[in-house]
Amino acid sequence: MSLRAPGEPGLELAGFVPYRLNRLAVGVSDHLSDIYRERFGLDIPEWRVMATAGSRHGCTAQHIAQSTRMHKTRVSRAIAHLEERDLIERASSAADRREREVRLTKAGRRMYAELVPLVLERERELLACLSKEQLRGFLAGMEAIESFLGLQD
Amino acid sequence: MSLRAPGEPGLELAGFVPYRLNRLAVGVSDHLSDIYRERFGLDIPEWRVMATAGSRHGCTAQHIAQSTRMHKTRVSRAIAHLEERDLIERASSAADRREREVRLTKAGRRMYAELVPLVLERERELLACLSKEQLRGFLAGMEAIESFLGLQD
DNA sequence: CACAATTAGTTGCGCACGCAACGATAAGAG
DNA sequence: CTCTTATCGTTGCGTGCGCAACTAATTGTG
Repeated sequence: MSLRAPGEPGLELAGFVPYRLNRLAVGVSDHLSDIYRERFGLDIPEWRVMATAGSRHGCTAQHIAQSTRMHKTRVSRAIAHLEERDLIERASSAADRREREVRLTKAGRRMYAELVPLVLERERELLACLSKEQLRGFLAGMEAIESFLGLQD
Repeated sequence: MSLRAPGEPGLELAGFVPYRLNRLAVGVSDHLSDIYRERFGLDIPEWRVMATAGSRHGCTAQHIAQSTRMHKTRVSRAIAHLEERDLIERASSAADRREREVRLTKAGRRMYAELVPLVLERERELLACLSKEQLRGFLAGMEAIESFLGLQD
């Protein structure tokens, strides 16, 4: 079982899995970003911070960085932008004063409540193009590669 | 059939397919980039230009941009870097003098011949963590989503 | 033919990113 | 307790990116 002809001399980028995977991720991200970019004015780092802070109230920038696998400076700047827009607020942690606990403001919670169903619906739409079997196979494959690369949380 | 609990209030980024897909693509890319970055001093745009020019001799920057889905300025700069390193060379097309045909130099072909087998072997290693069935399901799922998003070539 | 519209490729500019260094706080060693 | 070491988060700096504007060449239209 081979992915391409055995005697083929070169590499066809179009059929190369790492390249296809990157293209797919960008395509899916673009498909999704219409929602949080155009309708809510968030970029990718900001959307990820909103998503994380929305489900883990009082979490730290560090936790967001690990959870989203973004660089801490990227997280720091996204948080700063969201704070300027009064979507999140920060308070020094009593237990460890180096940390700053991140929480959604009232406006932030309102946006989160509006945003999440739209985003989940987009995911549902996207995955609806797969049969049940394909979906199962696809998720299983993803998990196996994640596990191989040590990517799961 | 549902991906997460129905009554769940928020979104868990860790189980969100667009996010997982992005993380997976980055992980696979990092896994692969060891080869072309450390051993050959290429970055991602340069590697993609090498891969495309290596399998389509005399192609144009435009073709590379479409084929790799990179912005034309990114392609232009990658080509400029590779030309400085004498890995590729350009010649104005006789048919259309706006175009510049891109070809690997002798050194470029040597690098390509050395690089491609290593990269394909990495891909093979990666996919070897999937069972035959998982691989089939994963590829089928990828194709279905590519098709849904209009991403195939 | 003349002239507008389009296309290939490059470049100036502003912006977001990651690295490294930093201040502040906390934890560990003697 | 003191001093070193590690951690949380921010910021200065250099770099790579995409947008828009540009040049040069080609194609389409009357």
